[in-house]
Amino acid sequence: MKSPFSAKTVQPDISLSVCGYRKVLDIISSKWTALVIYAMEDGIIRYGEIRRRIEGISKKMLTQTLRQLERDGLVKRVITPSVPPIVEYSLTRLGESLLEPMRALNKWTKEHYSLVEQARAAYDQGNNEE
Amino acid sequence: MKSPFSAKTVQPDISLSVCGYRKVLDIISSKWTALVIYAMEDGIIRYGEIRRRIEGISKKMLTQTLRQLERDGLVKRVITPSVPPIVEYSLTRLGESLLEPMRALNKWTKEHYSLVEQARAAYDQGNNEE
DNA sequence: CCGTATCCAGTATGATACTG
DNA sequence: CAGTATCATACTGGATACGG
Repeated sequence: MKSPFSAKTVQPDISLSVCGYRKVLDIISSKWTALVIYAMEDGIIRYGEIRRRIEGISKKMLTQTLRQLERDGLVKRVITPSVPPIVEYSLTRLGESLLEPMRALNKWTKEHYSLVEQARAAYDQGNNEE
Repeated sequence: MKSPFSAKTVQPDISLSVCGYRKVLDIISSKWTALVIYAMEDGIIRYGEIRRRIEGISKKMLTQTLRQLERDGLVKRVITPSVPPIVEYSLTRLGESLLEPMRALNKWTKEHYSLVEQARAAYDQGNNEE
């Protein structure tokens, strides 16, 4: 038998623009995005509080990530113009809906990540270390 | 009420090394990884065939992505040393197990991505375009 | 407190040409 | 066919300093 794909004419291309995987990843794959969403899982939280919860994030990246999420409609930002100002962030409904599939990924990691680590060790072993 | 986090001492940090989200993303978030996994969804497939299915991927990136996936134990590589050689790729069980949560993401995209696009348009509008 | 602006280094990706 | 090698570049993220 030939390749399963050459049989029925041609399988449609997995083009960048059409593929759903790519679209979600454009949303959540930047270095801090998933962590920031995760930090808002339990409800309203202030800017400084997010920074304290996420080890190692810089102000620049936190702000940038939050703006992106806000633009994507996943996060809501409420400013109380006191002095000093209070800025509170929370997930929108849309943002919350994303938690579900993200939790599925998280679950996969808990259940399978040790196998990935084993595979890596074995692979690096087989390649004579370095 | 104070912030929900300051109440019980301190919520554990969302440190990079511990967080599951980060771990999966380290695996699937590079530009081509998800697409390559997707291309193997239906079974065994040859190198050249993957290239043809994924619009725009270079040989360098395809090879690099496949090696990574192989190292992570998600992909199996079988070489038939004929002339010219035949190299066949397929998902391992571990790789297949990752398809499930990835499909959950894909489903989310199908159902919600239009909202994201709307949110972006509205946001860009509000910010006076550019 | 909550940012913005600037600069700079490291990494990820891409184009092209060559090989067993 | 299935890669590797090399070079060029664009983007990402971090450090630092300043502003409302």
